[in-house]
Amino acid sequence: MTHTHWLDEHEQRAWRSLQFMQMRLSAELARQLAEHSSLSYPDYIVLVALVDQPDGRSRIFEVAREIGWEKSRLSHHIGRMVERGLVTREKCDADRRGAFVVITPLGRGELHAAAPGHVEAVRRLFIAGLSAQQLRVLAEVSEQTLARLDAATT
Amino acid sequence: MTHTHWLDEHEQRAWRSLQFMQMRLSAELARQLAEHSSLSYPDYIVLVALVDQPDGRSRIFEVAREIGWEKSRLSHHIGRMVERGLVTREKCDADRRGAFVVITPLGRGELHAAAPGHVEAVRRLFIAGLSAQQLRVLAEVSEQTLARLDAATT
DNA sequence: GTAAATTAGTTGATGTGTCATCTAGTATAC
DNA sequence: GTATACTAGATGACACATCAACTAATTTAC
Repeated sequence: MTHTHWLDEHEQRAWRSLQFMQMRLSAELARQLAEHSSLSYPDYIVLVALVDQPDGRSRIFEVAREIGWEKSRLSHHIGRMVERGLVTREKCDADRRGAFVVITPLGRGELHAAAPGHVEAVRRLFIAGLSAQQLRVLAEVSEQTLARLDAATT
Repeated sequence: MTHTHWLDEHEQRAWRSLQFMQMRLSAELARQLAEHSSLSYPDYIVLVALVDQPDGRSRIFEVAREIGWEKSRLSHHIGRMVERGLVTREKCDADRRGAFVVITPLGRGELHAAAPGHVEAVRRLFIAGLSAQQLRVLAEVSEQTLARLDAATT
């Protein structure tokens, strides 16, 4: 066990402020959604993944991949959304293990009501404060790091 | 109600990849901690806020401010940590509404055992992939955005 | 000095996320 | 074609997070 390579001042600052930004930003967006719609942030994410699919249907595992959730998390969340009439589950004939999740008219309505306010908040609280260059670096850093994570966890 | 200014391709890419990075990164760090220590990621964050304080003690509201948590979340979490012997609560004489939270020798031990592996993971999965310039831009973006959030929610 | 407002912290209810485990259907190996 | 492995998904137990409501002490206003 060799000596630990602790984070230096710059590294700490970047890491810590990034975490704080993420925490504050998602809290604020969740609060905004809750206030102006009946959707939670997780609800919103699931519905967005469905709304542009043909017939608003998608295999559950495809939604999971699209939004980056574990299957168990998604399964539980779909259960809660079914309760509230935002989506339904449907059998899959082609692969009888599988299932579809389908957005309902109510789900569509809630999403259409919520989306403009949500996007406006993302822009106001985040995007609007950044230059094109900052935005580009952010995307590069995030994509690089995702590739790193993929490599590290394979 | 005017036309919604949706995110363009670059904006979407930055926003979406940032969220994915954050999700994957914190999941991986949580998993690493769980595997190599008895601490959860939230436990770790609370203990770090205590360990460098004199006597390992701090007022609860100061811990909340330091780590950016709501008081209720912290109160619940301290309750769970007390159960497991990681911290204790103590009365505050100077302000009798208040309370201290104090790290125990067990808490110190678990933190010292967990910290090197955690920091190594942060470096390996995140810091090591970034240039000094990328790190600088990240810190700037995060701090700018935090200032924006402060202004927007005041 | 007292009423009103603010602050520190807790609590209970409910919503959300994770893990391990399970069922059952599909694919692969031989 | 049968054993084996893999994949899709659901489930129960539990940890964690959020909200509103609450107690109690302190500060502010006058």
